Amino acid sequence: MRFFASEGFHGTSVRDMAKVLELQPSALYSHFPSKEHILSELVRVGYEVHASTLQAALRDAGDDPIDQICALARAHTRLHATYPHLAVVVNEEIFALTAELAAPALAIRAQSMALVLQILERGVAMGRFSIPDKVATASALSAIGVRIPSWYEPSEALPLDALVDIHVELTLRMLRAERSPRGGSV
Amino acid sequence: MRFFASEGFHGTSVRDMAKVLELQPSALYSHFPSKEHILSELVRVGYEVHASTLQAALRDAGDDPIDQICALARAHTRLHATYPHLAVVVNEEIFALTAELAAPALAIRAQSMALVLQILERGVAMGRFSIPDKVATASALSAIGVRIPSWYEPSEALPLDALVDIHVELTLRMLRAERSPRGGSV
DNA sequence: ATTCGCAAAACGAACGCTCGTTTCGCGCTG
DNA sequence: CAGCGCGAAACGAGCGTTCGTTTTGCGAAT
Repeated sequence: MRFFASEGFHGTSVRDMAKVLELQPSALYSHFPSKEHILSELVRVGYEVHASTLQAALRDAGDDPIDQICALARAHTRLHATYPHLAVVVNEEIFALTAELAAPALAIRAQSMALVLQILERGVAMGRFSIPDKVATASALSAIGVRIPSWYEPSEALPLDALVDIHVELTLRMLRAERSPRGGSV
Repeated sequence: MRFFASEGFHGTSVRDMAKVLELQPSALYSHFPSKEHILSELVRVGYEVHASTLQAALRDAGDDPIDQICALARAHTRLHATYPHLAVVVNEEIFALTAELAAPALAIRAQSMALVLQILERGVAMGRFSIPDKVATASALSAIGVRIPSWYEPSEALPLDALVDIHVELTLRMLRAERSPRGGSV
């Protein structure tokens, strides 16, 4: 995962991976049928974790679309900031896979996207959100999370919890959603 | 550029590039000292175009921080949507370069980032913006542009000009900036 | 107007090396 | 003793690059 994230799939050799595992290259083929299957497993697991994390967050969020989108933004941000290497592999290196091996991961991804769109639609229908375009807005929400590994690392100046709060705030602003009455401002 | 964008630097061979140029692989070495120099030139030119486009937009924007950030968002979005292949190469494949060859591009990138941060700071100081964190907000503004190539392509349903307007709107919302009096809403 | 000279550009072949993968035999474990 | 995981070695293919040579295009000189 670390190699694929930093050097890319094609920039990583089977010998590189074997070396850090203190194995011979051939030993890897007892566990995976090919180098590409190693990547496809990583990508699939990454998307599964992402999807189940989002679903778990939604389950605890109640029925209010604002609470729901807050929960999603919180989970999305925390995940990308906590596992930046996996996030990079999942989001960038998936394109190195053949269509066949990428399909399971893409299916999960499409499912998660649909989840977000549903919440946006419901929030708009209920008059809680006001957005210029559903797909473009959902893509923007996704983007600010996906790009986290490219600039963020936890520090005293900006700890993880602070980043999460910031992204939740930015998300609500993009939706023109007002926090629940008990909530404060940043 | 198209090869580097779709297959990645390490996924593209010199023979691949030579073939689409209808040349022998060796002929490329009359123009570039190495494969890596081809990428570094692409990345450098990409960042130069990006930086000069932002600066040109700023030059025509006047002194109002709101107009300035609108101009930047407009230019940033339009550029990434118009040249998605170059955008991908610049933003993703730069990591395939050695530090030495990446340095010129990274310097330009840092300069553009500083430009955005200055405008954010001035807008905050003038009370026109209200943001939770300068760096995180600037990164978010950048992110929604950078991720455009991963989902957008022009269509009748969402033409380029509409995408630009949407991103400008989302940008203003993230900054809690109110459009100038003559401006309308989306 | 034609020829010459030269530098840039392209060719075709080859170099040394690394790639992903396979084979095979050994030794440990259940 | 059956089976699996691993090491050692090797496979063919493809990699980026270099080499010596040939072709090309164009300004200067006849």
